[in-house]
Amino acid sequence: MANYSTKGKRAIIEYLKNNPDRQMSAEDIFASLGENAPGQSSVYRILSSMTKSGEVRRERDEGGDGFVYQYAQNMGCDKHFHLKCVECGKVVHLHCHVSDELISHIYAEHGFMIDSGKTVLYGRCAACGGAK
Amino acid sequence: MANYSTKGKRAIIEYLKNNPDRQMSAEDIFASLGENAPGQSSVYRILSSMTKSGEVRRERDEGGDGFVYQYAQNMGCDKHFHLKCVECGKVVHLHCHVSDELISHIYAEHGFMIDSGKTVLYGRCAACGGAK
DNA sequence: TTTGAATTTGAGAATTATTATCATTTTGGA
DNA sequence: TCCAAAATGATAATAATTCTCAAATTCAAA
Repeated sequence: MANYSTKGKRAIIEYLKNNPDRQMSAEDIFASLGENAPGQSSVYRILSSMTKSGEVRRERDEGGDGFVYQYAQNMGCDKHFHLKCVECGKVVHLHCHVSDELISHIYAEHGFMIDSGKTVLYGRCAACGGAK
Repeated sequence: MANYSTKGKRAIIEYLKNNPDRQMSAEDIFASLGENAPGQSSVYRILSSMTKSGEVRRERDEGGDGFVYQYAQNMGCDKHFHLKCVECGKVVHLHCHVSDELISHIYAEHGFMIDSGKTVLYGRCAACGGAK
């Protein structure tokens, strides 16, 4: 039940921390860590327990075929939307008053309490030809 | 290459049309059609071709473990957000000027061109205790 | 309405991402 | 160092989806 510090966990956490604007699949992480990667089953197990503890976020990737992960500890990711570029995968943590206004409006006028943490806005970033 | 009209296709389309405010998995559809359902592999094949043609929309279901489908022909679903209740699954086609404002704002200030058709706002509907 | 070529179907095999199992190894406190 | 709890890794199991291909269906033309 405790949470032993192991080479595998440290490698995964460090890798996720170093890539805050990307969401990666378990396979991506396994491949990227190369020599330092724990076995595949450990990667899945570690990511799963970190997701439960809140240290990382896991979500379905629209367009991919599985889950993707990103570091989330103390980043307030449940409180803001994320923008994700469908082209390059770049993720932006959207701190934006206009989003907050939309959430309020939807609550008042459309009868939904939006859960920012479960919502991702997909689109194209400027570098990928989305915005001018 | 043509598109023959068959019992299975007609049954699936009719079922999706009759449930505009739900998104259903292939398994849901197969089970719900009962006697009239084509074989499982045909359900997947039919939904896949309808997705390609644009007659239905398919997306990953946050929280579920697969794809969900909804009827989309001539409904402009690529032009508006959808709200989905994580509790009961209800889907609302969000026609809302405040959303449009957010999209404009994100384009101008955050450098992303949002793709409404790929974006779903998750939350809880009033009936499920989301809004007052 | 019969014919036939193109298309679709259905049963089951194959694939892919993820989870479960369990013997072995590692961890960290006593 | 010793040891019990916990983590690992190899592999099996699961589940959703896709693929394969022979048999059945569709539909237009004769």
